[in-house]
Amino acid sequence: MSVLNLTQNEALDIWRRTTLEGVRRKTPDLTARQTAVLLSIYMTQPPHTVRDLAATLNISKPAITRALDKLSDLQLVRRKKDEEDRRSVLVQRTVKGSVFLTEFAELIIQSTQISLGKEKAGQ
Amino acid sequence: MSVLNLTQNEALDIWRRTTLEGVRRKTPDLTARQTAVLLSIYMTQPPHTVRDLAATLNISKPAITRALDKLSDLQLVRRKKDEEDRRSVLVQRTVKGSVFLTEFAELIIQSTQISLGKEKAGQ
DNA sequence: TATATTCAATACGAATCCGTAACAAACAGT
DNA sequence: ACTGTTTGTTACGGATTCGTATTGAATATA
Repeated sequence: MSVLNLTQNEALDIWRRTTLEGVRRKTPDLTARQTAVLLSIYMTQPPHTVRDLAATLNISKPAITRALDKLSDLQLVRRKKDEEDRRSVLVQRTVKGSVFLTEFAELIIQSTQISLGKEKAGQ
Repeated sequence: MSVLNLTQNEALDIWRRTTLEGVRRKTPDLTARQTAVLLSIYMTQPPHTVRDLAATLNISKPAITRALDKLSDLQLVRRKKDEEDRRSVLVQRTVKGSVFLTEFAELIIQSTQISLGKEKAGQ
């Protein structure tokens, strides 16, 4: 905890290293949208419905449905009918998704340490 | 400059906010590969050839060619024949690409400040 | 010169994603 | 019950990307 005055080069280099490592490892190749959906589900307060996600990301509902199809295939999220209103679908987390994001977070952290270390890490 | 001990939640939240803003703004929808190619070109030492980029990203050369097609259409990079060895292509930066990455860097920085601010920014 | 190698691009069919429109199911209000 | 609204999904055609194999041009080597 505690980041201060990240420079543009540092920010881009962190992004570069993280993205690069993800590509190299051939980790599930998620689009920006799918990533945004996944992170929204895990990092913001439930409940998460298709409608809410579409509004949050500012994209169409079918696009969300398709993103959820993909994420469900990968078992990174799970759909569950809302018993209060059976029209709605509640998107829930999974163990696999938690593991995936934990590893991804570590990737970001490592990239950050390397990027900032190179430029004489702020001590 | 100076980041210390980013937590997993902070790392993921920074990534979430940045990705989310990109999706919302409908900024050129680049895949992870295309982003990695773009950042490699701008953030690492030239020269950048198709062959080198393929080796760096650990993907096929045609995949690089296609990524460069897309990035060239967007005018984010430019191809130039290597006069020393006319088989090779040197990928170069453009003004538009520099602007794009500058804005993207600012997006990351803003996301970082918001994410860390929320959890009681490191003083 | 003739052959082989290396480079990037192209061809191809398969897979994925997009947005719009149409759809069935569930709910709300009359 | 009936009508209208809301929710999520499916259908469709079009665009994009993928990996493998092939091509054409340029260079290296015999």
